[in-house]
Amino acid sequence: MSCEPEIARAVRERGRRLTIQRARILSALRHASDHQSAEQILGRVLDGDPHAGISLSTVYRTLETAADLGLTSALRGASGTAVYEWAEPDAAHHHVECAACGRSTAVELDSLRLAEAEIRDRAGFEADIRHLAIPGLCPDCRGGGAA
Amino acid sequence: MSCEPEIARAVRERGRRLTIQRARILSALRHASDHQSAEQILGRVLDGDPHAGISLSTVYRTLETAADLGLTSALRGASGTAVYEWAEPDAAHHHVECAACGRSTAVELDSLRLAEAEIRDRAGFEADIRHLAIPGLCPDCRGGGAA
DNA sequence: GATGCTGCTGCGAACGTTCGCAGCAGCGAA
DNA sequence: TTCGCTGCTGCGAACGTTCGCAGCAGCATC
Repeated sequence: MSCEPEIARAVRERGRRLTIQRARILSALRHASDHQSAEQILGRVLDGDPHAGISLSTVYRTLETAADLGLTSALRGASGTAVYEWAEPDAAHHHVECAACGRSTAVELDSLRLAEAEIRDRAGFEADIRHLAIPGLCPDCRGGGAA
Repeated sequence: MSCEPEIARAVRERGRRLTIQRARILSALRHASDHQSAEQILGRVLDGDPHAGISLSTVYRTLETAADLGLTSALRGASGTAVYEWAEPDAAHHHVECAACGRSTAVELDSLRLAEAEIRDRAGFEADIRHLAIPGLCPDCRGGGAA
C-alpha cells in the first residue's frame, strides 16, 4: 500500500522504532473508512495476513503510542469500548453519540475553542479539546423516544 | 442520617423500589466530599456496617440507576476507572484532568452552552453537556514538564 | 397481616483493557 | 557486515466493569 512509507517516516521521525506490527496495524487503521475497535483492527490485519501473529496487546500499545505521536486518536464512547481513527491533522472534530440508539456523528465545533480559553482563565489548565465524545439524542430518537 | 428520607422519596417518586442496598449506597455517596469510585463507595458502606453484604455489582447497578434518575453523575476519566458524585441539580460543572499528574479540578464552563446550540444547528442532536471530563495539563505540569 | 407480581440482588463468568515479564529485533555505531 | 543497546513484542494474569441467572424482597392489593 502506498501510504506505508509515510507511516514509516512518521514513526521514525519521532524517534520510535518501526516494527512490522506497527506498520500493519497503522496501515489497517489508515485504510479504514471509520472508527475501528482494537479487535476490528486486529481482524483487518489478520485478514490481510492470517500468519501475522500479532497480539491484541500490541494493537492497544501501538494505538496508544500512535496517539502520543498524533497519528491516531482514541475515543471511548458510552458503549465502553474504545474506538480509534486515523487523525487527519487539519480536521479537528468531535463526536456526538446518541444515548438511545448509539448512532454517532462527527461535528466540528468552534465553540470549544472558547471553552479552552475559558478553562485557561478559570483553572489555569491547558485543555486539549480536539476530540471529544459528547452524549446526546439524535434527531430520530429525540422525536420518537424522548421528549 | 438526615438525608435518607430525601433519597427514599427521590427513588420512589420515580417509580423505583427503595431497597436497603440502594439507601446505603446513595447515602454513602451523598456524604462523600468528592468523587468516589465504585469500590470506594462499597468501602464506605461496609465501613458503616461490615455485615451489610452488598456486592460490587449492586453498587454499579445502583449508580447507573441513580444516574438515570438524575441523582448522581458518572465520569470516566483518563485513568479508565469511573468515578461518581452526587448530582447537585444547579451546579452543572465539568472536570479538567491533568494528563501528566492526574490531578483534576471542577470548572464551570459557559461556553459549552454555545457548543450545545452549535451541535443542534450542525447535526440536529440534542447534546447533553452537563458533565464532561476534559483532558489537559495543569499549571504545574505545564510549566515543568511540557512546553 | 397475607399474597402476588416483578424489580432488585448476589454470585460468578465474561468482557475490554492494562500490566509485568522474559525474549526478540530495529537501528545506530563500529 | 556484525554487534550491542534498548525499545518492542507475545503471553498470560489482573484490573474495572457488565451481564445472565436464579432467588429474594419491596410494594400494591386485598
